[in-house]
Amino acid sequence: MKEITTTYDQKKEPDIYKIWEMSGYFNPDNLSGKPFAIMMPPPNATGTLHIGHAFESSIQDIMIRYHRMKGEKALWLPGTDHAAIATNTKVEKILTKEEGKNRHDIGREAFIAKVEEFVAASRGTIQNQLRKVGASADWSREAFTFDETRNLAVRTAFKRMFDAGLIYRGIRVINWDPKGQTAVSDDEVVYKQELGQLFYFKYSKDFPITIATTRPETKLGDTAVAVHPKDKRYKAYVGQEFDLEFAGAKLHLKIVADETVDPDFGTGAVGVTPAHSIADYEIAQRHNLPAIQIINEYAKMTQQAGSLAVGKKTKEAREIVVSWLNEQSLLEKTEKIDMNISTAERSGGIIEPLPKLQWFVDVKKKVKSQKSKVKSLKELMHDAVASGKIKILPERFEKIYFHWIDNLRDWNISRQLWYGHRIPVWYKGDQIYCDVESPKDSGWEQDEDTLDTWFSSALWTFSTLGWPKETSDLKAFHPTDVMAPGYEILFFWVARMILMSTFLLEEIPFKTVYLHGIVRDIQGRKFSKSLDNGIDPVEVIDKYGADALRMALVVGVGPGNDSKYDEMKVKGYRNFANKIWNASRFVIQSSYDADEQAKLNEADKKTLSEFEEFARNVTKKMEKFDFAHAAEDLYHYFWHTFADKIIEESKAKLAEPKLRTSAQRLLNEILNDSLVMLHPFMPFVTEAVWQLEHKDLLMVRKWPIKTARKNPTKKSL
RNA sequence: GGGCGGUUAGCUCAGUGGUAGAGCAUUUCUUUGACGUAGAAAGGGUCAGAGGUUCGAAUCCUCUACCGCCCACCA
Repeated sequence: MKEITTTYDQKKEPDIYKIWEMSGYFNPDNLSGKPFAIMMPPPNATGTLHIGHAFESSIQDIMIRYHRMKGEKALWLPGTDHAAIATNTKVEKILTKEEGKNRHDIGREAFIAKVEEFVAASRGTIQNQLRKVGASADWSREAFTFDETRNLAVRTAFKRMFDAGLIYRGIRVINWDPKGQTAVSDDEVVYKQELGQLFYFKYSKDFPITIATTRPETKLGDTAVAVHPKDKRYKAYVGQEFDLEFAGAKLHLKIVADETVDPDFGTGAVGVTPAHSIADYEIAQRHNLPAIQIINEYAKMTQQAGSLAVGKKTKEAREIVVSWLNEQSLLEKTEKIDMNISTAERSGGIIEPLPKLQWFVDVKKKVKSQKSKVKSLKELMHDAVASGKIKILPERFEKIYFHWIDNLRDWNISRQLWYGHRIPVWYKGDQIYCDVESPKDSGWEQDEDTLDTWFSSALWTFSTLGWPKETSDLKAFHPTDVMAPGYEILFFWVARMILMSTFLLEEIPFKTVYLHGIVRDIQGRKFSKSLDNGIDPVEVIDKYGADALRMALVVGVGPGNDSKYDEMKVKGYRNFANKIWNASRFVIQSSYDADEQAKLNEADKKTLSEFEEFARNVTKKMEKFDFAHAAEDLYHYFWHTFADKIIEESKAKLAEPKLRTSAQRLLNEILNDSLVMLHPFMPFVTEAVWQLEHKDLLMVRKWPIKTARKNPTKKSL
């Protein structure tokens, strides 16, 4: 009798992974069939993987393994993201901590070298973590958003958009992060609710209108007061202009009427600060008002802010203005108010809107494509989903996507960071030059800014395939089949991939977006450094095995739904892995004299056809992206039908010579196909069992149920 | 201010018109030769609340409450 250990030992997982990797089947070049591609959302190259990444990788690995077993040329392309802001910030923090310096102390070149060193180490960690999870990714194609191929893609994309007039440079009031010393896009601003104070005051004794503000210091830069056109209280004043002295500054204020003013908030009159509020800037443009910059990049008051506040931090300036108002008896009252303060997503710094010269992607301008369609980027993004060419799952996110597009403004793509793709634009005198390569003749200075990291990740579905070169990979695998990121980056990333792909390739980037939710701790809180509630997936895997973790993360979790990480659940699936091992052990040990050609008796035929029915149902769920239920069904069938009933009943049959051969065949058929179907979810234990009796690899065995082919043709716009 | 999701057994969650489900936990029993990381069995829910549609509602409609999320130029 074959010696098989009585418990499954998950310590063998790394050996199994090596066998897979050596086989070459992670690389679709060694597979045949219809291409099927998933691009891995690239984790930030600075970090290590957390439990959420393990979840995301599990979902993708399930799909990839399923399609590989269906006989498709499955490509799962892994990679990492240079994550400009996050990395820049992190490395600068380390630099300050270890050497007491900031990036300017060591210079651009030395700083970049530090970053690259840090990123290289981190990338290695991430790769190994993904291997531990069982990710059957094609490492030979691994990409990095900041490597040479991707760099060329970025410059090419910029150049083409620049030439099409979709990228422009201009002074706009943008979101400035004084802490990170860079501009950030609208989507990188997060609002935090805080209790603030609303100050009601008049600019001067002679000024007829009381206004309300939460930021008195910004009033030093006011150039107008706006009221609603239908507001009877103020109608008489519209058009009047006032010169006055306000807290050490000279103001020239015009009363204007603007639809956007809410007559019911505060006094119904707004002090307009064009240089330090995006909303006010828009009002100012409509009424031809000047903008006076009174706050600088370090959140300190400028010369223009007047004699009292100049050089002070905004907070101090506020106190100065408030006490001046008090002295002058201009402050009428204050009110406590819930307000949203905007902060930078990455650095946490408080956003200070400032007028700045920046690069933008124009999302409204209509351009003619090669296929002669005249559409704006907004329309391209909208139509790709509205036409049904791209399906977003769960469907409710499509509505959210459309709503985001409706409100979309031009995308600020320039960052004042050092780590990132340099903008491929050069200046000489008042000449400007944009190209993929730097100009040949001397005297040109390259633009100092770098690009928003999302600009490069937006190219991910095709930059990974070698674009702008016309590679065979690009031809075979683009548009990709599935993209499986978390719903929190629908706007940051998914929408922008659609933008880039539809414009640059005139093709959708992927057919299906499968959005997953956030894995939270057992109390339902997000994992965060500040709470120190993080869980290292590698520790969990070492304790219970990757299969157990994968199942625990996938079962019971619907698309787009958040879930709670529970170690008890992992333990339960560790037990299941052991169940698979032992049920297999029993079948193997009972099959030493089995005959593959043995005839099934009627009772066993019926059992087998019930299994086939079950297998068809599981397949249906796989096709519908319903992995949670497919996994649960497999678990339930294997344990409570196959192990508890079919195996138990077989014990008596095996002892009966007339029934023995049929029973043996039944057990082997169901076991083998069960292993195949469990494999995408629990690749290690199933392969370990398979290797006991077979020479080939389970990972490339054929899925037992055939499915109708979908998407036979390449989808394009 | 808009929009979305959730509220089902102690816990985590399935279940979209036809007699309430799973896993874990709990209780009892089983030292059976695949597995005690096991097996057999049991207890446990007026499906958030109210109203409506229906022969019939956890499931459809309306409203309410609470929890959570997203969006928005309340200065």
